[in-house]
Amino acid sequence: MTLDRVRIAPSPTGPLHIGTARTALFNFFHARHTGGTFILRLEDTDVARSSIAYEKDILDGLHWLGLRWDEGPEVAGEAARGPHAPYRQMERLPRYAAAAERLIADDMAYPCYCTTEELDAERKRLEALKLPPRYSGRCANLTPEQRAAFEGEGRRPALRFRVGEGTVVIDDIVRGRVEIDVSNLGGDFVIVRADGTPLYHFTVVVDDAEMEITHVIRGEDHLSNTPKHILLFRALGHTPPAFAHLPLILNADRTKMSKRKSQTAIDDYRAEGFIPEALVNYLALLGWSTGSDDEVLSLDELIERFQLTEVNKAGAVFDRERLEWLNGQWIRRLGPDDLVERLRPFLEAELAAGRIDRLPADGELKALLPVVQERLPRLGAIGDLVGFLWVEELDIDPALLIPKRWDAATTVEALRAARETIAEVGRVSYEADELEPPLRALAEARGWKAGDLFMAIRVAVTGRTATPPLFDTLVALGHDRTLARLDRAIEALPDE
RNA sequence: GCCCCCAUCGUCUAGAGGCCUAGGACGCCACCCUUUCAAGGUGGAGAUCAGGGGUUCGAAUCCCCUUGGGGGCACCA
Repeated sequence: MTLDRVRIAPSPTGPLHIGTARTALFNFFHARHTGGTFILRLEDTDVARSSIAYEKDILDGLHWLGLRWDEGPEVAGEAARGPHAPYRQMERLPRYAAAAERLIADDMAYPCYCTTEELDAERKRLEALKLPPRYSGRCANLTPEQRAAFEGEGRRPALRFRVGEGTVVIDDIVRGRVEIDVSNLGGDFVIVRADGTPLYHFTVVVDDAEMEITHVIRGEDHLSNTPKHILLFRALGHTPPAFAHLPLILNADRTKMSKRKSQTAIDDYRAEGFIPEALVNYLALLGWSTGSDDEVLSLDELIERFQLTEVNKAGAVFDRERLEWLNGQWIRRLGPDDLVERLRPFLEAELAAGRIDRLPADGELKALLPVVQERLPRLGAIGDLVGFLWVEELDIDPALLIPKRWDAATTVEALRAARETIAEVGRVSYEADELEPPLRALAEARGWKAGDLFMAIRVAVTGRTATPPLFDTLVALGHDRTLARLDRAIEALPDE
């Protein structure tokens, strides 16, 4: 029995897309679960839209998600891996040319001299007649003389594949038996452009055949095109692989997820502080489920449980709320050193943006983790949460300074008293446990609700009404800075 | 327009004829915990299983139709 060979074949015409990442994940799960081979192939034949920058973004993104390919292109000086190199389609041109020659020799493909304008006109005419777009086939049976005449006009031909007649049956692993009549394929389709570059439907088949792909796992948007591929496999003398068409990931309005309506770039999620564990977990459960109630699953657990046959058929709306929840779950599972390291780039971004004035040392950050970790839905929330610790001058909205049930006079009085109490505590030591009792005692002695006093202090030293626990925050801030900020707040309040 | 696919709480889903007066999770609401915010705990609202016909003793589960939604139909991938 031969091992399964699957592939992810992204096109470097945009940044790594959520949908591509999900497809990659399912292929990867299948390969790892079955002990098969996961292959990365770059489909860069749309030269006009492809770029190295996008290619890098895609490769980096897949890598960041934790996907490692067994076979793939050479990257950054590292040699290509696998027996079927190269894995970049523009470097495989001779193979497509050879395959095209074979099809021409067998008369399964023929040159088409129609111009883009002629084709467009034809399509428009059909559309006006409310007929489905379809190639007329007018170059299908040209005589050598007619061809020579077109060549004489200087026309360069594209190459079209003869679709013939009959129906094609797809035995899809997730959708079951799907039958499509060849007459609905839109006529003979172009496989090589007039400029000689091959087109997707052709390259995908040539490569899947040559790379001995056993399972094509891809989005449902390719289902209707699959008959074209099956026809080409046969024409090329290959048995088609098994197909598994995954349900689409949808915008909130249930249309295919798009950049226009959703945040689709994986890198944008990374920049917000979503961690790969969460993204992988979330994406795995979009269109597939374990059948159990377990939902927080690691990459290894997902691989262990993944079954292609359990993939759903219906499209799935991308739900950011649920992703955020999972992200929080995974952030809370991170070890302290790991979390500190992952937080670093986000703090640097805060600094670069001028939202903080200095970077905390690792130890300082680590000491903060017990009160910070469970409050981070995303790593990028760190600045919002405790950025006030690392700014020189706090900008405080004076209106916030006065607790809801208090007036300015009470607040000034309370902050002065609190300042004295805190200063007193600081003379001995300065720990959260030691701050709380005297401040509570102060509140009781003056007849204030402890919560109001704490809120006044909180806003005075952080500028915010929602923070990590107050006493830990005061300790993190340090004795001197706490006092200084209290002084400033007292000054900011109107004098009585 | 033609072809194809799909259809269970707002969302992700469990469910493969009786275990379903439909389960879980996110979100939402309430309560508990509590100095705020989170996290956590408990409870709740939320789905006549798109609708209609069959098949069957029995249907969310099988069949048909209707409706709705989506995808595809490029010298894009």
